[in-house]
Amino acid sequence: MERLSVRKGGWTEEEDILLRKCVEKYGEGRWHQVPLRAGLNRCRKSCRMRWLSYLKPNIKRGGFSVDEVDLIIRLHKLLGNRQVKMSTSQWALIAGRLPGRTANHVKNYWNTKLRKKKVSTNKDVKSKPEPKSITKATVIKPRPRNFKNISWLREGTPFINVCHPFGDDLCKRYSTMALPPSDNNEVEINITNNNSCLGNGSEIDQEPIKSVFAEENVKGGQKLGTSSMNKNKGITSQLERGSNMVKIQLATRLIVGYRVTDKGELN
DNA sequence: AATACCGTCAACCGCCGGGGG
DNA sequence: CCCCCCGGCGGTTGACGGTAT
Repeated sequence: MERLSVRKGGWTEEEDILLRKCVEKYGEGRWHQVPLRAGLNRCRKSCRMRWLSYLKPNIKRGGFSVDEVDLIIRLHKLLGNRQVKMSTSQWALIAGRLPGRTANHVKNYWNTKLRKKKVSTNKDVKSKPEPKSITKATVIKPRPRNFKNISWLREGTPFINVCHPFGDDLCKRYSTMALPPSDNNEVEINITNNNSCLGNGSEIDQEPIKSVFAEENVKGGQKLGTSSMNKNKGITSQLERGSNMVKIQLATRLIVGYRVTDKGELN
């Protein structure tokens, strides 16, 4: 009933004012009450989106800077397209690293500009040899892990490199550093056998990752392995092998070569 | 000048997971 | 344990403006 009369389409200035006043008065959240409180003939979702994407203070409009675009590309490469785990939020994750940008902004920008670039560049690299054929997937389900020795996480150990189809930008080696607890750090890393991702693919080169899998529970060790998103209280990992993919949930920012400040922001 | 085509982006839709009853 | 409601997200649409023909 109410649905039929709900207004759609672009927002007017008057509607923006009403919504802004409402949120300033009652705060964010309880979006189902917002249309009534604000006197708006809009659905809750429409109100929420309008506020979060445009009316909220500090929202940055306009074009993306070179740095922002660079970060989007890097993070998108690392996070990949979330086709399986719907509970995770790729765009929100990326947007979280771009102050003032929303997931919707980032997504639109990617869909209109960057995706095309990527597609065209993928064609360019198509002539390169494919990674070794995908073999039967052996999935190691995530489970809590304790680590006796996590020195490879802390010291200047050369860490995982990520193959980048349109440049070696992400294939540089970065030193590992201890990461503070954070949300949503799951990353999918494509492992090939012949180049940069894990050294040359030898057993030795893969040791850091293997140790994550292999180490059994050890008292007093660093706990790893919970897969519950948004609730990570320590360094966590979710590892899964199969289809030449390893999912690792602790080194996102490390791999792209950014540092985390005390405030949890990226440098 | 008129029309077609293309790019951008605000907005909508449908689905999912979490939480509360 | 089940159901319902809500918040939130990714995918998609469509309006609009700019450019090409």
